[in-house]
Amino acid sequence: MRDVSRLAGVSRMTVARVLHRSGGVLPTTQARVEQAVSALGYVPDRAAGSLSTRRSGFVGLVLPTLNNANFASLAEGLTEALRPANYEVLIGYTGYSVAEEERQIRTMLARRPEALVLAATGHSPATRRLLEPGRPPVIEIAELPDQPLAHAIGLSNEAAGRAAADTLLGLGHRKLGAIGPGRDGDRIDTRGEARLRGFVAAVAAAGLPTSLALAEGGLPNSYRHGAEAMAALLAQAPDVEAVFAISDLSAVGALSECQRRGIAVPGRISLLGFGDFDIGQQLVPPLSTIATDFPGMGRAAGRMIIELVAPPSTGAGGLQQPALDRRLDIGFNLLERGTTRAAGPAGINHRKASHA
Amino acid sequence: MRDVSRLAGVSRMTVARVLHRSGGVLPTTQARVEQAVSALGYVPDRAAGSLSTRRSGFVGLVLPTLNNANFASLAEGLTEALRPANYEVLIGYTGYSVAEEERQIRTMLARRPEALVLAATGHSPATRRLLEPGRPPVIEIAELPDQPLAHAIGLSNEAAGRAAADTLLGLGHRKLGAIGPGRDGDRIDTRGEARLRGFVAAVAAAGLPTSLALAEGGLPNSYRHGAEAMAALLAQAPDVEAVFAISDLSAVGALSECQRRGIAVPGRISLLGFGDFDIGQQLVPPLSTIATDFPGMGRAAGRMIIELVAPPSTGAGGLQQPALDRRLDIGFNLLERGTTRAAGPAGINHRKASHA
DNA sequence: CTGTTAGCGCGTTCAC
DNA sequence: GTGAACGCGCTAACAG
Repeated sequence: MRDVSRLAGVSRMTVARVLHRSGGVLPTTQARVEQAVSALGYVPDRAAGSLSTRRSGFVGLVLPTLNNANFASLAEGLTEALRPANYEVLIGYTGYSVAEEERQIRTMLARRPEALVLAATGHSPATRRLLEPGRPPVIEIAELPDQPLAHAIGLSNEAAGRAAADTLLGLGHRKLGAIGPGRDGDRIDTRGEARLRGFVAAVAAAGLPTSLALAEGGLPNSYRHGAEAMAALLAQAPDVEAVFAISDLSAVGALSECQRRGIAVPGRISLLGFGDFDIGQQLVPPLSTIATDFPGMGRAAGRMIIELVAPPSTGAGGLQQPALDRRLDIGFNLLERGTTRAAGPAGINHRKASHA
Repeated sequence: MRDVSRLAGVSRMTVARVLHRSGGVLPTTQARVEQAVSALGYVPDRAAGSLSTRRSGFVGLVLPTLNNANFASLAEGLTEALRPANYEVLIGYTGYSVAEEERQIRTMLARRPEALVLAATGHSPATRRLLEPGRPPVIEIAELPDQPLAHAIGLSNEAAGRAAADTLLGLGHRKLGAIGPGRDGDRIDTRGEARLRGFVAAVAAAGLPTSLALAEGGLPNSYRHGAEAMAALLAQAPDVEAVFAISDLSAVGALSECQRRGIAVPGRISLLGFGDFDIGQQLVPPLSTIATDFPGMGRAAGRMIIELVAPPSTGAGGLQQPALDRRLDIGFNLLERGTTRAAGPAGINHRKASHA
């Protein structure tokens, strides 16, 4: 910048004014400065700027994994909503590990994010301490925890699990199985577990056995994991009638396993997933699933952040509102497509339930 | 930090020494400081540190899209390789847009990355200027461009396209189609286009018509796009014998479309994709594809960066080596799985070609 | 409309 | 073994 100001024959302050379009600069001066900037290929140092402004200009997003279309959509929604306010989004991922989440949050905090959006699950005590008031605002997303850190945008995963069970029961199925998330060291998918919990609760409430609710395999959820779980399920109960998979990923794997074994879906087994992944829509038959608006959650989080923190461009605020604990329920839609069917002789059933 | 030093009754200098484990501090003093740090929940300000050290401690990774398992693997490989050297990875994505890539690179440059890894495609002239020498080292990844910016790690996508054609021809197919990447405004998938180009060249070299090499649909590549392209292909040539899709994503969509129409794959049509996505392995039949080691490319990039730039922990280097233009060919494997079969009466053919 | 001064939070050199 | 002083590149507040 010093070079630029010298080349343009003005002070560094004037250069700054041109760069920020704060006006009050003579057109001729401005032109000289702009020329110098492009001649030198000068790009202002954001780190130094932040240090001075005390506004880092970015929002941290902590994801469990990159390899999941739902989280990708979430990230895109957030980025999109934050762009007009001139915020950048920094993405970190944890592989569902609680320790890794703590590490990620700590390194993000070191760069002083204006806000933190947490899609990772299962916060450690140290993490909770790290995020106490006085710190940047925190939004937990894709769930509505019992003990939220602050703000939350998402859905009740337990309710989604219950809805899955109720739908399968409503179809007349009585022998219900589930493919849960499993655990792997300190890796934990609390949302998947909540869905499984809701499912089990609803099945139990109907007076039916819940021993077929599997929770094994590794994390992150994967196609292969779903295929393996389906195989285990069939070994345990060859006459299982309906299966809920807590992720479309495992549902797709389960569907493939059935196809490999010549088991008709939905003829002999009804299959229901969660997440409404693109792949599920394309499959033959198309996967029945529970859909949530992930891009919408991201956008909502972006809007909330803009509300909580004045955008960096104005330079005005930065003050955090008195912590008005807000939670936003996005709800979900249960989509009965091609992999679910009423029990008994050739039942056909098309329904669509909406929960918000 | 000021607060910490006061609480511990020492100078800020001593606090810094404890934080960096540079030694030369009395155990008792050290304990006092550590206690103060955790009592206050103090996290050092990295931005200020970077300003002073002139080492930002992060590497920028620019991806075309988040919603693609190959790029997710790439990111994981890079992160993994860079972790021991204490680098963080900042991820940006462009949606395949050339203008957006320029914007992303500019904002990254503003934070002074130690290196840049570019998986996005189709650099604008302004981008090339931005990345001229004197700037951080740049690694282009997942391709080996004719006019590389500097270093490159990847494969020849043209060679992959040629291999696809050769394989399909070798199977005895004569009526070959392809599903390319399409363009959408300034969005461009140069790698997909290179694969298509290689394919077309090989088909032409065999003296066969290339009119069935489609390049339409939007970006990013998607299942739906593949299904639509397959429909278009069948409308144009109902008797097409073999199809190469430049992405497994579109290949899976094409396979679904065939299944919906009752067209046997590989019975009537051979189908070959690219990318070796998890989903392709799980499908019935499993998708024939071209595999590349994406995590490996990420790790190789990480190692190259560590070689080019001394890690921030040592604080020693930061100097860029004399630009030894390096290109690393990772090669690819053509995997004939369940969706390709020799033409004619019940031909069976299992081959596995390796190119590096 | 433009320049000067001070300081953001930290690391580093040198004294003590 | 510990502390004081300066500077990293930039911007906020004020002066001219």
